[in-house]
This record gives sequence, structure tokens and C-alpha cells, in this order.
Amino acid sequence: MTTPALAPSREIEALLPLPAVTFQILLALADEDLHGYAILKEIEERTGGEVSLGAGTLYRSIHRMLEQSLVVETRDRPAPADDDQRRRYYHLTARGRAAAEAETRRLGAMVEQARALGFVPEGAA
Amino acid sequence: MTTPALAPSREIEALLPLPAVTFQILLALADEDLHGYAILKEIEERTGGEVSLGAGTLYRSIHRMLEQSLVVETRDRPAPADDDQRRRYYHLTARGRAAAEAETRRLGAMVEQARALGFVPEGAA
DNA sequence: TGACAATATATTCATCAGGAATATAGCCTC
DNA sequence: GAGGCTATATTCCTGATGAATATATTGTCA
Repeated sequence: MTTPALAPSREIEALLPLPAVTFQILLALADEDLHGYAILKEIEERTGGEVSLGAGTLYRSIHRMLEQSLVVETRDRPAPADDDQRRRYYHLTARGRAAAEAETRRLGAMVEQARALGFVPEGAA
Repeated sequence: MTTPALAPSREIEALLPLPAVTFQILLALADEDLHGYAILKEIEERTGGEVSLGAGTLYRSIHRMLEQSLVVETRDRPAPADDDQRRRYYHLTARGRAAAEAETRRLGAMVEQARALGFVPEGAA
């Protein structure tokens, strides 16, 4: 193994902490390729409206993520009947997945520390 | 009960998401009152140097937190022999504790979602 | 005692991420 | 064809952070 899951490269760690919206977009693309507006709706739905997302932030974040190769634009499109030419579909790269994993690890460690210090809000032990 | 731990007031939720440095300062003050510079060192130590903290960010964050009543300045000081007149000691308020709990809950939920989506970096199930 | 490093607080400057508002245009339904 | 939703994009403003700088005190040690 070259880069085991437990030891993310320094290159990936240099991206941390990920901007909040970037992390949300990576989560939205975990299971399927989506276009910008669909990402927006997916995040609103998954977070129950807690994360609202301005359109400006969304598209700026996507551009940044393209430059960082966290996502790529795919040429795969739905059947013409279901398609909309305006849409631009995005796909999570291995690098994007690694970044999301690293950020999950970082956030998880913070939450663990907070709980160890007595900030235990929920039913978590 | 007026404000049960499971239902933080809207007033507290309006503070979310907490700035990263604010959250770290709240964690540093969980167990004991500290002065600014000691907070800086405590955070560096606890995070193993991952969170470095510029001095500017620290003192600006403290001022903001005083305005938001997340911390208060205490007049309790160490024995004169151990004291340093320059120091200003800060104490976590109930409001500060509630904010840290709410933020822990918010971050915990995000981590849970990330793991449910397959971004499982560590030994976490 | 004198010098130098570490401690301690604070401000300024530049950058970056985010929200709100605005712009433009295509799609869909009635 | 009118109006609302879909879809992408840009601009303006604000807030949070880091880096650098300033200033003064404390501690160390030769």
C-alpha cells in the first residue's frame, strides 16, 4: 500500500480545515453525480434546512474545488428526455474523497475532545 | 426545567456555527480559568500543534466572546508570588458552556452524516 | 548588572470564505 | 405567453483568520 487510509498525505492535510460549504458539497456527491442546483437542494434536504447555502457561495465553492481537483465535471448526462442543457454535472474524485475523509477525522477528533471535556450534549456516552 | 439540555435556546443557536477559534477557547476554559497567553499554549498542547492560533486572532476572539457573554474576566488571581500583573484571566459562563455544547452537537451531527455516507476514516464503526 | 529570551497583550494589514442581492436565461405549466 | 421555478454566474459587503509589528514586563543566566 502506498497511502494507507490512516495516514493521509501532507498534500491532503494542507487543504484542512475544509471550508464548511466545500465539506457539504463533498458529502452531497458521495453517492451520485449531481449538478450545482441539485447539490444545493440535496444539502438543504439532508440538513433539514439548517445549512441554507447562498447560490453565490455554491458556485464559487465549486470553481475552487475544480481547481483543487476535489471534483471533476463529467460528460455523462441523463437521457435527453430527462436532461437540461444548462446543467453541469460534477463527480467526486479520489482526492475529493480523501479530503472529505481527512476532514471527517479532524472534526471527529474535535468532537471527541469536546465530549471528553464534559461538553456532552446528546445521548452520546 | 426551563431550558433542558436537549433543546438549546434559539438565542444560543443564533451563535452557530461558532468560529473555530472561539470553540477552541471555550474548550480550553472548560476546566479552569486561564489568561490569554495560557489559552494559546493550552490549545497548542491539546491539539498537538495542529491548531496554531495567531495572537491577533486570539485576542480579537476573546473581545468578541466578552461582548457575547461567552466568557467573563475574573478578578480572582493566583497568589501574588505566582501572579503576573499583565495577565487577564477569563472564566467560562453558563452561556459559553451552552454554546460549546450546541456546537459540539452540530459538529457531531455532521460527522455522523459523513460516516453514514461512507467517509469512515478511523476505527469508528 | 546587563543582555536576551520568553511572556503577555494589542493593533494593523491583507486574504479568504460566506451571505445577500442582482443578472441572465432556459424550462414548465397553465 | 405569463409567471414561477430551474440553473448558472457575478458583484458587493461583512466577518474570521493569519502574519507581521509594537510595546512592555518577567525571568534567566552569565
